[in-house]
Amino acid sequence: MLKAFIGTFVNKIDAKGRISVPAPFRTSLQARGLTGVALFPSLTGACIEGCGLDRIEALVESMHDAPLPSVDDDAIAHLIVGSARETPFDAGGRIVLPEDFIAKANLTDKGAFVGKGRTFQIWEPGALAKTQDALMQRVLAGRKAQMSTGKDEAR
Amino acid sequence: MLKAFIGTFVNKIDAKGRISVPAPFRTSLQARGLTGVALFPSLTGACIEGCGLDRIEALVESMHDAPLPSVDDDAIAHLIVGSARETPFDAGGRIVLPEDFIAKANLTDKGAFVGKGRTFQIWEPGALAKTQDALMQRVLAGRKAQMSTGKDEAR
DNA sequence: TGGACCGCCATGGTATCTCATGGGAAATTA
DNA sequence: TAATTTCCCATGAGATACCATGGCGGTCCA
Repeated sequence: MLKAFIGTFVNKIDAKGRISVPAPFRTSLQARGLTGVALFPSLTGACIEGCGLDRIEALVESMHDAPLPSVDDDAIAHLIVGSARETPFDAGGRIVLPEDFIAKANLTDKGAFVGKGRTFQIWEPGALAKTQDALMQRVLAGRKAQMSTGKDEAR
Repeated sequence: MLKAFIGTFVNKIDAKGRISVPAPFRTSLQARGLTGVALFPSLTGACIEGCGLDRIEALVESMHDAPLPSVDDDAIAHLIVGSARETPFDAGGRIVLPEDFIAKANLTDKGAFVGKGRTFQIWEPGALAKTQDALMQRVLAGRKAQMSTGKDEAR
């Protein structure tokens, strides 16, 4: 069964760059036999992407095994596989965030884990709020357009 | 077996933020093998949306599994999956409402569960009454407009 | 038909345990 | 050897699992 990453959890980042992975996320990962997470800088926003190491391996398998890789595959190889880092849990279920990832996500003393189903992200809480507000505006604008046209495309 | 959420039930919210899920709703959920509910802030009104966790997982499955998600999928992931919270039943069939959800829905000491078929909502009883009054006015106005134009778009 | 009994359900309270977090010792590297 | 990193233990607050109670409604029996 695929137990998805659901919910948002804000945890503290200590002086050593450690942060507790939310228990529900950890449970989901450990159920798959994983003892840590895979992290890489997000391609879409100022945050860190996280998932199980198995997902990275699945990504590798999905790439065509050709002597001359496609441009897309090459990009994925560089931007995800190449920049990903494996971070194991400590006894208390924490991971150590790499220094350069912390910098790219503008993290300071708190990190917000956002479940996105198959993956999760780690955000600076304030930046997360801003990003979600913007997405909310976008969704509401779409809804308003529906009302004025009389059409209803809701699922 | 009753599978849809039907009816309105007002229950008490105690000091710990606990509230009893109406027995008919619980029965419906437990019949599907669920041991709790999934909650998330409504995108459209000042209330909490509720459904079975299976519905959220289905949403995750419906999203395209790509290294680089579409903006729409990203919005869904942030505003629903990321904002959702899994809340298990206690022995008495209650759930604990997250503090921030209580705030967003302006809940104080009572919560009104409103069945909406596949999902349900939790409202502050006064706000629910106002919202339903407004909807009633809207329906009546539409009906009146139909009479004057002679058109009938009723389904 | 009236009354007593029984069971379900909402609600209040308490004990237990999990989880997030801090600190330090051991190991590793430069 | 000094600086970092990794591993492990300690702890307290907060969450959750469990137990208890009372009220309402329905049912069964006299």
